Amino acid sequence: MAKIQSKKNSSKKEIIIEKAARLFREKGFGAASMRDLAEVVGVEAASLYNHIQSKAEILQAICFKAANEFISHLESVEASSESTLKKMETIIRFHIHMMLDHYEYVYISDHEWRHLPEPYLSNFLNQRRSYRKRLGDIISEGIHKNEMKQIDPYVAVLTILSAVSGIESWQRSRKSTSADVLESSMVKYLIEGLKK
Amino acid sequence: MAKIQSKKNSSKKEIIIEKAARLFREKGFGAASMRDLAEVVGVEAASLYNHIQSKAEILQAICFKAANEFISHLESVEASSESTLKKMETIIRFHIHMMLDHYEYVYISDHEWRHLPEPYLSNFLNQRRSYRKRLGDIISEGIHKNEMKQIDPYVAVLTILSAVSGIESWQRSRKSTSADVLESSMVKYLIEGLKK
DNA sequence: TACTGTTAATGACATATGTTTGTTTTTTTA
DNA sequence: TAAAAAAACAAACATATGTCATTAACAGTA
Repeated sequence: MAKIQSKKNSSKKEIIIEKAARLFREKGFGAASMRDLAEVVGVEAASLYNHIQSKAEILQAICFKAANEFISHLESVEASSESTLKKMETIIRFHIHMMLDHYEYVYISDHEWRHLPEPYLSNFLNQRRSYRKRLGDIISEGIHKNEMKQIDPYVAVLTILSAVSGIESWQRSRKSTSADVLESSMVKYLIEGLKK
Repeated sequence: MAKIQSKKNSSKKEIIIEKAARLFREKGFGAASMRDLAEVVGVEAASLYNHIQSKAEILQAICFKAANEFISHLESVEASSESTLKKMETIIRFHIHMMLDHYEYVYISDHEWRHLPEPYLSNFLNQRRSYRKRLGDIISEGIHKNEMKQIDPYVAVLTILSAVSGIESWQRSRKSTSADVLESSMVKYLIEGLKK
């Protein structure tokens, strides 16, 4: 059996993917070259291929890692017995935290998925559709239980997810607004608009 | 003097930019090649350069056209004497209509601006910052006049603009929700969250 | 018909791209 | 310390890129 890692607990592959996440976010997947990536990793471009199979594989890893985190969190929320309003708040906060703490991954998953090769692309879009559908179901339930005001669930989900993903522009800004204010204000805005 | 146009009232340059808008939206600026563009225009790649100066110039034209429309609309709203809440509703509706009617342009302006060459890039970002600042000012005024609930204006603007730009994903979808429902639901959601 | 200005096509340029091959160096294992 | 495995390298590949120079087609006017 192989002694897995040397430094820290991240394999070289993980390092490559981490660096790639930042690079892809900064320049976009298409505009970021393998030679760019090699440079930030501190290696020649050809050497990358000892650890990964293709540029696209890196994108897959990033996109699906982010997607899986959202899905598994949703599952735990669905299994809980909180009110629908509280469920939505929990989910919104989770999305915000992901935007704050795993910005690169979430950003790429949000914006660069179109460069995924098939069949990963279809797979990704299916997961996404299903995720949104399940959020919509929570809102539908909230309306039926009279916890939420009458609103189109599809549009509500769209609005919430888009709003949160706009935190991207806060990340790029000089951040004169603190992360705390950002979170509480956005949650307040999105929940008030939902609450009956 | 030259007889300007043959067909319709759009110059070849305008046709190129129109086709490019669609192409850039579908494939992304970086992944869309001049040869791709030439094909949809129905001409050889090199011939495009009789009408435009560079690929980047096309992007500039698209981004600034969209930006200018938003700015000049904002100016007319600022000059009006409606309530702050009504002003914001007007602006939100305008953004939604832009997403519905000029989807390609707005989308590119939203997502591909980072490929603008300097000094256009700085210019664009300045305009954007200023635009958002002015929206924030309307909200601040609304709070002072007790027309809106206490909320961080920066975050409110961020939330609103991001939410609207999420209509992109509706555009790409099978549109089982009508444009009318989309507009009224989103306006309701965003205004309710603002109203005192 | 000949002239003129505009646009298109051809073919090429220099460079950049993702990736492979073959080889050497470094690290791990025995 | 020697053998084996893993990782890095240099060089090259085939192709794609934005763009330019030159030349040919073609319209409208005289």
